[in-house]
Amino acid sequence: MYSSELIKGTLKTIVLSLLAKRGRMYGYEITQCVKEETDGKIQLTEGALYPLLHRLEAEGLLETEKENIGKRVRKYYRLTESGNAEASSLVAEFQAFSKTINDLLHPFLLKPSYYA
Amino acid sequence: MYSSELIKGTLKTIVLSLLAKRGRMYGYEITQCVKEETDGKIQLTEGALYPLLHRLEAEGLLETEKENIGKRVRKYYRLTESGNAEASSLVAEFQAFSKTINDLLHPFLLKPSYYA
DNA sequence: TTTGATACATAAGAAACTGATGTATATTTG
DNA sequence: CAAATATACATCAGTTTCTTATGTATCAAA
Repeated sequence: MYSSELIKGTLKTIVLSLLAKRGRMYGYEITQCVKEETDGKIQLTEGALYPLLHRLEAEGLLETEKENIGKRVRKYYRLTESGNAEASSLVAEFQAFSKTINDLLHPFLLKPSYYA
Repeated sequence: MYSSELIKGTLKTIVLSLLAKRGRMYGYEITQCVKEETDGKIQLTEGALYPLLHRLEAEGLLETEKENIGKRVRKYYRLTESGNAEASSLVAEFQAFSKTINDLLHPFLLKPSYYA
């Protein structure tokens, strides 16, 4: 499990890029998907995720549609056009940032072969 | 310039690893060094840095010594033993995290050759 | 039927940063 | 030489965002 500080810094990037990848997801599904795909190393809490989804919707980056599942209502989110642009932008930023940090920490770095 | 959220998430990592690399630095020097080495893409603010240095010292990760430069007092920081361990640990965590995120965002990723 | 999973939401408190302000010395520049 | 800029520390009100807990409700499984 990674520190919450690291996760905080990329929470928006994770959520938006996941939606870009999968098209349409609901909140609970996002938490489960991230947990599974990272082998439990990243676990989003609902208290952090739901308010974020609401903020992103308010900012016009996400759209929602409700769907009835039995007697329950499930809320699906998908990217708007600007949400899609933002997702790409955040992913590119993370990659550049990651490289910058690695350069900065250079003497600490393990050999590139490690990442192969 | 990277988003403050990304920087926040790695601020401690940056500061501790820089001290591990250079042995001994004072606050202002850290801001300038990070700015130069990242071509201005990461600019630490003093309002974020000084309180962090104080916290890290209080946690026993850093030690200080004051030095008189003319009539001014300069405060040098260096890692304690546990600070050194923490630096290594945070760098390793960042690298693993970075890989995890890249895997998660996979369809967005540029080819590994990009990073060579 | 009770436990755990699914699925949403909110809110008090905590943590950390932003941006401003303050103090003071040193250097550079017009 | 006066003013502006750089060096160098520090603090703080306000903001943002997360943590942790709580709340509601349905559904499946034991």
